[in-house]
Amino acid sequence: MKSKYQKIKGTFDILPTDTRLWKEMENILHNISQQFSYEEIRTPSIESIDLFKQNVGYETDVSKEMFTWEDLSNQQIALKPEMTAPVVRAYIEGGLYRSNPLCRLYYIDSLFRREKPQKGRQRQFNQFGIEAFGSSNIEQDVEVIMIAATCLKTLNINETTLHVNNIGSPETRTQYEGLLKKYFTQNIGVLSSLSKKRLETNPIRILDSKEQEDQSIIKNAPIIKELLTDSEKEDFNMLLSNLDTLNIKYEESPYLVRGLDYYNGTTFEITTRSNKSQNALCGGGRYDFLVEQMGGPSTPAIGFAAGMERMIIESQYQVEKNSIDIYISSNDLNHSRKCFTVMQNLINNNYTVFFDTNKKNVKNQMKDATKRNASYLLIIDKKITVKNIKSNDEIAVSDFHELLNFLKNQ
RNA sequence: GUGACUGUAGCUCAGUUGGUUAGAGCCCCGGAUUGUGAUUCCGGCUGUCGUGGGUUCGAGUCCCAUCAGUCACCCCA
Repeated sequence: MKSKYQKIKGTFDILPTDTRLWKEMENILHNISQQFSYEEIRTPSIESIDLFKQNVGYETDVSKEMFTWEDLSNQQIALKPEMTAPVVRAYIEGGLYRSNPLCRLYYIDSLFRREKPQKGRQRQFNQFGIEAFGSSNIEQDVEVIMIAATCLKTLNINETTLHVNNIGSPETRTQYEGLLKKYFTQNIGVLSSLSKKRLETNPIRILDSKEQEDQSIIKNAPIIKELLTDSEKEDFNMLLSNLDTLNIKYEESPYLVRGLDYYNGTTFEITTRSNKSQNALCGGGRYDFLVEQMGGPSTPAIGFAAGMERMIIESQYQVEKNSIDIYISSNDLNHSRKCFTVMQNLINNNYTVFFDTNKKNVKNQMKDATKRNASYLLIIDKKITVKNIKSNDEIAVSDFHELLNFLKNQ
């Protein structure tokens, strides 16, 4: 039936059959995070526009539009389009750098971007992610990737590829950018028009180009690894050998450069093996300079974010059907008081109940109880009859105490 | 934001070159049969054919606009 109203473009409802899967997946992510001793952080949905414009590079990218408005006190406000900047803001503002020098955080939250919707790309979408502050050691990078891999494996998402790279320090990156610019300028004749444009704005992005004509040029482009210092190379090798130890398969992707401009050092991405355009499940990397840039003390950090919707699309995880303990059947309003008293007692004893307020006949209630996966049927009229639906055992009880005994002895 | 395609009951879909009162299966509701609440059978509910215009004697079918979705680009989780 057509509703008078329609959901906003790029948003979606999660109806009861789907909330079961969502809750199950959220539980798994909460549990894994907590197993690794990461603690949950929740930040507001709205932030000042400047938080994103000044730190994430959002003003440079037109298509990555934020939902923004000016409120009544002339404050420029944005619905948060990503989580790292808000988490870093809260980390600094909450003084976590003092109280918790090695601070590990995780979140599951809704984000908002005004993009053209597609499957796996909504305007309000949900991300799970972690941020680890305070360690510049490569072990921290290994742990973060390990958590991402553990989550996907537990969620039963198997056809994935982990891409890893090291993009070095900001200086290395600037140097590399110059090198690329030079290289692509030499080959400008064969570049696609899109890439020609990017040569001016952001030459590194040419490496991500999907244009056919760019591919052969990209294949022979200089790679950043050649510019890394010895210690950076050593770190990268250590990361890879630890991944080997953990039996986490990876691909070195020399041209993997994360979209947001605060990254340095290790970057990684986990994609599905399909050719879909929205195939990035998870992406992250190190951002050792962001905390300081945002006014906090110089603090190394690394994290990742994973798209909940995309993980749910890819997951083979099966959730069990809902079930209830007691189906309460009564066809006479005169017994209402008795029903509610019994129901209250059952609830207080931690049973799940279903009370048929539609007053179907007993035969249909029986059908209904089976369909709802009920364990017992409770028929309340002048007496109380309890029936074990699987075994067909049936007994009349005189009071709640007797009912409880029957249930406990099953 | 650009381009292409799609839009018929809650769901999956039929609907012939435009032609009477728009169909099926599943689901849901009820009944019958039944040594089960399984099977089988019967009946019922739900649609201004995404929305708004236009062409036509006549539009679910053709045209335009609009909204939404899907795919690719783009972007990224």
